[in-house]
Amino acid sequence: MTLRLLFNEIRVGVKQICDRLGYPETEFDVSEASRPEFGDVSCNIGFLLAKALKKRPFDIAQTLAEEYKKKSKKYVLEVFAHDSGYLNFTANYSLFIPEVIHASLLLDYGKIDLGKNSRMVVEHTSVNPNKALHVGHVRNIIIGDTIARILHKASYDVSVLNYVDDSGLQVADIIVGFKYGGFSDKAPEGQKFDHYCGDVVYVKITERYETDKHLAELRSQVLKELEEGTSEIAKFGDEITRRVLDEQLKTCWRLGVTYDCLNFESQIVRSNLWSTAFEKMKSMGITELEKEGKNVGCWVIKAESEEDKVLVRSNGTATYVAKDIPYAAWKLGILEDPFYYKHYAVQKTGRVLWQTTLDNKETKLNFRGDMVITVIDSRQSRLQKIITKIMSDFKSKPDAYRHLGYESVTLSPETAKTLDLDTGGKSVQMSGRKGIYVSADYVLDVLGSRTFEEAKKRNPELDELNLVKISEQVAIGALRYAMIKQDLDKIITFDLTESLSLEGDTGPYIQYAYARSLRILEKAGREPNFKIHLDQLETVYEKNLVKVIASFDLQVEDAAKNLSPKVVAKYCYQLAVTFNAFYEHVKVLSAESESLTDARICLVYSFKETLGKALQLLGIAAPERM
RNA sequence: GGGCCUGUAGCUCAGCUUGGAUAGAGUGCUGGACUUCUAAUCCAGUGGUCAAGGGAUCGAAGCCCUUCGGGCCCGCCA
Repeated sequence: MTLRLLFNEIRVGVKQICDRLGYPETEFDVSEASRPEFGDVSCNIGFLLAKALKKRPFDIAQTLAEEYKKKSKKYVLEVFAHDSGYLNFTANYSLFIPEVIHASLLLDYGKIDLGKNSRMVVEHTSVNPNKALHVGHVRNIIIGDTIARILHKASYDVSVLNYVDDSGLQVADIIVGFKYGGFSDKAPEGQKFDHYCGDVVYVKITERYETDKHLAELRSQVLKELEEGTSEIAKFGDEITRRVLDEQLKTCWRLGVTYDCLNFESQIVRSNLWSTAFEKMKSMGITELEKEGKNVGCWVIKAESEEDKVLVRSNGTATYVAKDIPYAAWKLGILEDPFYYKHYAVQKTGRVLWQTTLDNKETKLNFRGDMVITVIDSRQSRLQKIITKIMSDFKSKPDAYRHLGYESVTLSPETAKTLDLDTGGKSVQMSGRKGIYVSADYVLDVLGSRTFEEAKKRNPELDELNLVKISEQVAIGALRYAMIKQDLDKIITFDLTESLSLEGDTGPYIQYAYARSLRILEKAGREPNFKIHLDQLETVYEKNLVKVIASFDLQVEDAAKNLSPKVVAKYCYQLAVTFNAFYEHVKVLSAESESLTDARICLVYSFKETLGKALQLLGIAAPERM
C-alpha cells in the first residue's frame, strides 16, 4: 500500500461517477492536498468541467461529493466539496497506516517498474586523466551516480561508464612537462599524484607555452604519438594516465561512486569504430563533402539555423565531435563491439570494474544499452545536440540517446580570494588549465575535520576510529546533498565557508534524523512488533509521517521519468522534517501506554527503513550515531 | 549576429513539465524550548508589486509575445 493506491481509488471512483452522470471525459488531477484543512487528497475536476457543464466548480464538486459518499470506499474516509471548487478527500487512516507501515518493510520498497529491466547506459565523470577532480567534476559525478541509482530503482538494467580521454591534448600537456619540461614523474612526499599533475605540471607547462614556441610544437608531436599508440612516448603516456586515473578513482570511490566499465579513448581511436560510423553517416547522407566556401574539402554536418559543423578536416583527420560519434553509437549498440573486457578492480561494494581492451584473449561482455544517458555540463550542449540528432537517425528512435546537461559550478568571490584571485565581487568559472579550482579531496578533508570536531563534541565516549567513520560519512553526505539538491540548470556558486554549514536543508540534517530514529529503536530494547494495533497512531504528526513514507514510489517515479535527482533529495528532506516534528511532539518510549509505545516503535522503524532506502538513492550513508 | 539557460523574501533556492485554494523552505535577523527518545533539533516572529510590460483564459509565478538584467555556447582546438 502506498499513496498511489489511494490516488488510484479516487481517480477510478470519480471517473465512474462522471461516466454515470454523463459528464464529458476529462484528464483531471488527483494529488496531495496543499493544506491540512483541505483533507489529504484533492481533485480539480470541478474546474475542468465548469465550462462544459455551465455550472460553478463548487456545484460540480458538491454533486460529485454527494455521489461519492454513496459509493463503497476503502482507503477513502470522507469526501467534501470546498468553496473554491476542489473536491477533497480524507484518508481512512485506520486502514491506511497499518498497510503503509507493512508495505514499507519490504526489501524493495519504493521500487517501480518503469524500466521493465531494459538496458540503460549512464556515462558520467569522464574527467581528463591529467589532474585531480575539482568540485565542478563532483557535480557531474554525483548527478550521474544518483541518476544511475534512481534508474536502477526504477527497474532499469543500468551500466555505468567512465570515459577516459587518454589521448587528448590535456594528457599531452603533462607528458610534455615530464619529458621536456623537467618535471619529475614522482609526486612530492604527501601529495597525491593526480594533484601533483594538475596543480603543478599542467598549470606550469601551460604558462610556458606562451613564451616557448618549441614546447608547443613538441605538444603536437606528443599528441600524434599518443593517438598512434606505438611509440615509447605513447607507452609512457599510458602509464601516466593510468596512475592519474587510479588516484581520481580513489576520490570517486571515497564519494561512494562506483562504475562498471572504463572506456579508453585511445582504444576507440585504434579500433575501426570511427571508419564504420563515418561510412554509415556517408551512406545515410548525414554528412557531406563540402565543395566550396570556407569549409571546402571538409566533411560537414549541415545544421538547421546554425553554422555547419566540420566532422573531417580537409587533411582527412577527424575533429573532436567526430570522435564522440562512434563512441555514442557504440554505447547504443549500433556498431559492432570491437572491444574485449578485462578486470580493472573490485570496488568496495563488491561491484567489479572492467576496462576496455583490444586484446582478444580477454572476455566479451555487454556494457551497451537500448538507452544512453550522457552526463556532461551544458557548455557542451551544442555538440551533444548534434550527436543526439545523429543517434536518433541511426537508431530511428528519438529518445534513445540523451544528453543530461547541467550548469557549471563557479567559485564565490570569497573562495576565489583564497586562491589569491580578486574577481571584483563576481563569481568565477573554474579552470584546470589556469589553476582556478577547489579540489574534491580538499573539500572533503576540510569538511571532514569540521564534522570530526562536531561529532567528538557530541559523542565524547566514542573512540577515534568511530569518530573518523562518522565524520567522513557526514562530510560526504553534506557534499553530495549540496551538489544534488538544486535544479540541474541552476549554477552552483561554491563557497568553501558556506559548504561547512551543517544545519537546515543539508545532508547532515537528514542523516541526523536517521541517527535519532535509530537511537529510539536501540533504547526501546525490543524488536518492533508489527502485530500490534497500528491504528493507535492518531496524532497529526504520526499521520503526516505515514503519508510521507507512503509517497516514496511516487517520488522515485517522478525522479526517474524526469531524470531529476533533486526530487529524491527533496523527498529525503521532507521525510527528515516530518520525522523531526514527530520526534519533538510525540514521545515514543514514554508514551501513555505500552501498546502505544509498541505502535510508535513500528512507525519509527518504518521511517528508518524508508529514509535509509531513500538515502541509498542519493549515495548518502545513514549513520548510526552522530 | 545566432543558439541554450536563468531572473520568486536581505542571501541561497522549491513551486513552472500537467494553470486553480492564503506563493513555500533553508539561511539571516528577533525571541523562546535542553535534569527529557541526541539542541547537527524544534517553536514563534520578521521578510515577497513572483524582473518589467502586454496577450489568450472564468482564473497566471506557471501558457504565448515583447523588453530588460545575469550566465554559457557558436574553431579545419580538445
